[in-house]
Amino acid sequence: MNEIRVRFAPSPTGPLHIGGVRTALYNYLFAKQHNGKLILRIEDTDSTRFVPGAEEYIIEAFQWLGITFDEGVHIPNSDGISYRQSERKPIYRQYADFLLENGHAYIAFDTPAEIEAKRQEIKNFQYDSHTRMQMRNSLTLPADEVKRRMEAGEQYVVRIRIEPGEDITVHDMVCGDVVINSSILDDKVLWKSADQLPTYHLANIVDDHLMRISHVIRGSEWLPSAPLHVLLYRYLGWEESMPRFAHLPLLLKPEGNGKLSKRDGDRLGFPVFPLEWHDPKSGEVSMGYREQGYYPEAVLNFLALLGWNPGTEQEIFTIEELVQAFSLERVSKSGAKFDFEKAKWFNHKYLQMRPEAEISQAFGKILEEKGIHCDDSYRDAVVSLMKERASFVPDLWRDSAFFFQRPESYDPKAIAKRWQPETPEHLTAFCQILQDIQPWDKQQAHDRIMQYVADHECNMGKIMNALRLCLVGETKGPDIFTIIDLLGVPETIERVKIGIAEIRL
RNA sequence: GCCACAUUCGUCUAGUGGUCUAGGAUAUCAGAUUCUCAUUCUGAGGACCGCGGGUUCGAAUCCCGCAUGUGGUACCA
Repeated sequence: MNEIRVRFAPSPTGPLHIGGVRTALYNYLFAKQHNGKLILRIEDTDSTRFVPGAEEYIIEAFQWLGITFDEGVHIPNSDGISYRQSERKPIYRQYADFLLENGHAYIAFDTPAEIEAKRQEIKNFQYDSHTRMQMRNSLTLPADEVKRRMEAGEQYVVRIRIEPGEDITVHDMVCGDVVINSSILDDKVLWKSADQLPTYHLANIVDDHLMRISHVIRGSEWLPSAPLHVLLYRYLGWEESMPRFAHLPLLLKPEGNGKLSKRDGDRLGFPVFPLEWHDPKSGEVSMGYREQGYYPEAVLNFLALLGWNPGTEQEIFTIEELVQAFSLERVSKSGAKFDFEKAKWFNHKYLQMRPEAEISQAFGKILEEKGIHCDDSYRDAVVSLMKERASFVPDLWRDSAFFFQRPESYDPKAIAKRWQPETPEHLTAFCQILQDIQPWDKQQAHDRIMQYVADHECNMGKIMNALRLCLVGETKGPDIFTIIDLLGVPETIERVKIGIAEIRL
């Protein structure tokens, strides 16, 4: 029985994109479900696009998300295997040479500038079976000249030699069978002259084979080059053990056209990266899900449902449930627009499932940062009362700050609507009532104030909101007697006094 | 331009020839919870199933064409 082995293979050119997180998640779920292995491989064969810190970022992001790998750059192994492609150069060279020897690849001396000139000259120019005999390569040049040029140190690339007129079928577990004729494929570069490294295509196939990858689950931007990959497996003699392919639909912009990009996050105000990212070059900071207060489980749950569905009406899944329910067959074929509101909704659900003590502790950290000190039991009581209206822990501060500090200002609109000349008089009476209740009893306070309101024929909405204005600063928040109960009578009276002094019509 | 893939409420989606007068979620709106705001609950609106042709007794579901969208078309991955 063949072991299920899948990989996530990012290139360290920047922070991990949320679409990449989803691809990694699907790989993870698939591996776990089949008791297989997940591998993290760094595809850094483009020396020009390397970004310092990107690899570390990727590893940290997965740590936060709870996506664990069985093998990878960050996991020590005793076999001396490197999971970083830049460190595997001799391995790739060996297979490039093998392809050269058996005629499935050739040496080409054409410089990028020359090829660019060709593209200008001939429209739809492609380096392929139709054009390669007009170029400078080991197919057109005498063998001894090729040798001489190479020995003289002339720069060259290795290109795959693709013969036209053959239908190549990619059996894709998401898209079904995709047939492409080899005539439209070009002789892709396998080995670059510029940095003396293999291209993605070669390195990817060699590594997937050597690492015994059983399933390649990747973004659909790779579907067009899948036939090339099939050919490479064939030419390398590995077609029998070729992995199965599954190309995932892309994540699209929430509005307008195109795929989701960093700019959309900036423009619409939501994170596109799991963790905050500090760009080493520009110094620019991009927000992260973690810093926004998201739970990793909520992010994963949301992402899982973006492009996959269980076929039932269940929406909230633990990671274990996702492992059980996931299937590549139920991955949708079309791209999904990113719905940020739904991500928030998921986090709200997850927050509500959290133990109150845990939320309170997290909220305590925010209070500390604000320089606010209070009893744990008081904080617990506030959290218990306020958590259901929060989607994120930081929302608790937004909604509950008045429990910890007196209002800094009073909402002018609410004043205009609720405050009346006789308001101070009634509020002062309220204070007296509160003070008279010994020992303190919330229910009694409610009953007696209501009685007062009825006796004096006050406008209920106006007077109660005026009181709220004094305590909260605006006409928001939970039940007013619960607020008084938590604040305590002395603080309540103090706030009313300040309110009366400061609020003017 | 060429090639590939896709197309069901604003958004994510269910749907594999009759049970679809198209289901769920989210978002929106309304009502309720008799002080507010939020949550929650209930309800409403919202999809001529991209368009046009077929096939069939019957099509969102199968076929063809078109349109639109997305991806690819690099010595980037």
